[in-house]
Amino acid sequence: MSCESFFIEQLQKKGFRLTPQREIVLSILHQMDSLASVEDIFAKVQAVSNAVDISTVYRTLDLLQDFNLVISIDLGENHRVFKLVGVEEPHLHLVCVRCDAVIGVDIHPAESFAATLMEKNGFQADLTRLNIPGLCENCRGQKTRSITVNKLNHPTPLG
Amino acid sequence: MSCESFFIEQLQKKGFRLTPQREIVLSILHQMDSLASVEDIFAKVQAVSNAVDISTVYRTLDLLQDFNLVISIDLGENHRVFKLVGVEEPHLHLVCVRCDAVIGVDIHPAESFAATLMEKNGFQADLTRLNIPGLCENCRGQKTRSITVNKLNHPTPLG
DNA sequence: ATAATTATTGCCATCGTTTGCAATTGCAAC
DNA sequence: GTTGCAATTGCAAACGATGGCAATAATTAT
Repeated sequence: MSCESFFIEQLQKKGFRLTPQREIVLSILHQMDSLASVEDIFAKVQAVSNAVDISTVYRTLDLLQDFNLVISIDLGENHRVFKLVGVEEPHLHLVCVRCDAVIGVDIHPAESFAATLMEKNGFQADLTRLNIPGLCENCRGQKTRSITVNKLNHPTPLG
Repeated sequence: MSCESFFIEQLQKKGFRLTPQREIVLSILHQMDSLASVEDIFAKVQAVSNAVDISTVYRTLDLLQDFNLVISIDLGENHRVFKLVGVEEPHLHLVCVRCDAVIGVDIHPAESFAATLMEKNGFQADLTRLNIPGLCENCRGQKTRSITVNKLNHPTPLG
């Protein structure tokens, strides 16, 4: 199932509406193969229609997050990025605190850890929302902040 | 070693200064045995001296975080809380996405997970900064879907 | 003690994000 | 098509948080 049809399905299910603004935002997210800030997204949305307000972009991103089509990652320092995850299987996100790279990895290695948390603390971890801070391979040996661009080691979402 | 003496030690080491404002913020954090928002902290600080500006509170909280005396946890929905961890040993924080409870747990169960991330991805996870979202024991049996749905229905006042 | 140095503060402007509200518009029923 | 209703939008104002800057004040040297 594509993102678009899933989106429309979810909208109808909740009694919400498909608007041009929402279609534009979703299509822009498709064009961006990696992480994007609101600033980036808004700029591209306005290139399609400069009548679209930034508050609508924020609201649409919230909506897409509620539908689990989009995730957001807080990089700290008031830096938040969004990613269209679409209908692909969920993964963990490793966030490098030095270069802000985000690496999507398989969720399975975390499952035994989650099982331990459940057993010892009765806590049901939501691994799909888990962002793990640390140092990526490139930055591990370095002293200075690298200029690595945010790139995910995953292809664009389905759809 | 107490928080205060550690704080003073760190300040001197870095060539920073001990000011009344910083003493007030630290003492307020001591009074608050659990998590506190900036709003809460600022209110109590002003009760001691209403000349203290909120920007000073923010700056002091940043400083205390740099000294690892304080941690901050993002509860989402623009809700950030601070906690004085002092000189105690570090732990993970389990954050309930439903009731915002924060549970500090031993860091040990996460270490084999961190080792796996290092082995498979070359990623050095920083477990002391790791906040794990999920459902606490109390909230686990209850339905959570009302949270997101209510938020989406905001356009209609009084739901 | 006094002066010099410079970290720190309070004030204010600004930034990114959110929200209230009237106007608009999608959608369904006719 | 037309209508009615409620979700949605753009605008503007509000909000929390941050950064610049001149004034202040904590520390060090004299």
